Amino acid sequence: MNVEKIIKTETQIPIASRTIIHLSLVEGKINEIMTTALKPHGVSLQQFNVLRILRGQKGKPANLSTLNERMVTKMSNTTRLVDKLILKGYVDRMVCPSNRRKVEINITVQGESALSEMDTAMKEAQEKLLKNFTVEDLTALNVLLDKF
Amino acid sequence: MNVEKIIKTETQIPIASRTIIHLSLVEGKINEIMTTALKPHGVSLQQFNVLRILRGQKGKPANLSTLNERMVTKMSNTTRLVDKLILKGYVDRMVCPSNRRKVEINITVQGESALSEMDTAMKEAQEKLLKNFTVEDLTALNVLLDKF
DNA sequence: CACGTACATTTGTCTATACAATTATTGTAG
DNA sequence: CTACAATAATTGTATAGACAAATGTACGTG
Repeated sequence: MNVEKIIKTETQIPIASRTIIHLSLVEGKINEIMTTALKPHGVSLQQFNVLRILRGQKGKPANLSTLNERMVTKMSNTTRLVDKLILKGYVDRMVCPSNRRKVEINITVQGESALSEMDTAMKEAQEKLLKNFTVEDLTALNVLLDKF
Repeated sequence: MNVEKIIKTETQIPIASRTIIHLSLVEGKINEIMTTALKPHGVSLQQFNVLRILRGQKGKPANLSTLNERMVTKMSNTTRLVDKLILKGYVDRMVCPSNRRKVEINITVQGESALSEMDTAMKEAQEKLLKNFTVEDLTALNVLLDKF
């Protein structure tokens, strides 16, 4: 990825700013590739993340707070996101019988099967993104990212 | 930054997926800190970026295509963003006399002065973000990010 | 058991982003 | 000179995200 085009906007950008800009660009690229991979499946990246979390629950229903905690990017708006997944038939939502303030959200059979198709597309996207990286690169990158 | 809480959602996440998630988390943190730093100044991160690009023009007006090219995160919507900066009195916009399809956008004196205050806030935010990094770390991180 | 407080979710509003359609202007081929 | 394509910006629509306010439910104290 070429960061020079942006860097030239102002003269003498120090390495700190340069790194921040670089990270934004990379994140943008990741986002774009992932979103494109999911497009044929008609779900957004966030919807995909919710489905993955629900699958990870292995049948145990999740409530909204759980989803919010586990979601990679914070979502004030999980209600509306779940609404859309319900419309697609991928999840269902019921009021929690033991505590009627809560809701119980489950992935449906249809959702599981759609999700496994998405997995394939996402795996390909990931391989494309990381094609220039060795395992050592990835390890080093993770160590550096941990400093944030 | 602790990525474990998310990682545990599914068992045995390979390093590739882990890295991607880690990057999203870091970008989210950067975004949050930057946005918070700009909040007292009443501009969004994107509006700040536009102002910086305009300052980088050193008096030469920019048209929308230029702004779009230079913007770190792609914006389909630069028109509306500029609208908001005009409302704040930070930029002005005129139809380009030599080619009436184009517009010329300039930063105002008021915009320049507001921008220099924002610079201070952003510099502090950046130092906070990168407090655990040495220059060598940043160089290494940039090299790795270039592989994307 | 009534009251206030805390909890869990939903709703409203504003901004941002992606993408398609539209408008206005310019350039060009016949 | 007219018709058509290309360019530049704007507008419309749908989704997403941040944040505050509102709703409904449960719990603890007197």
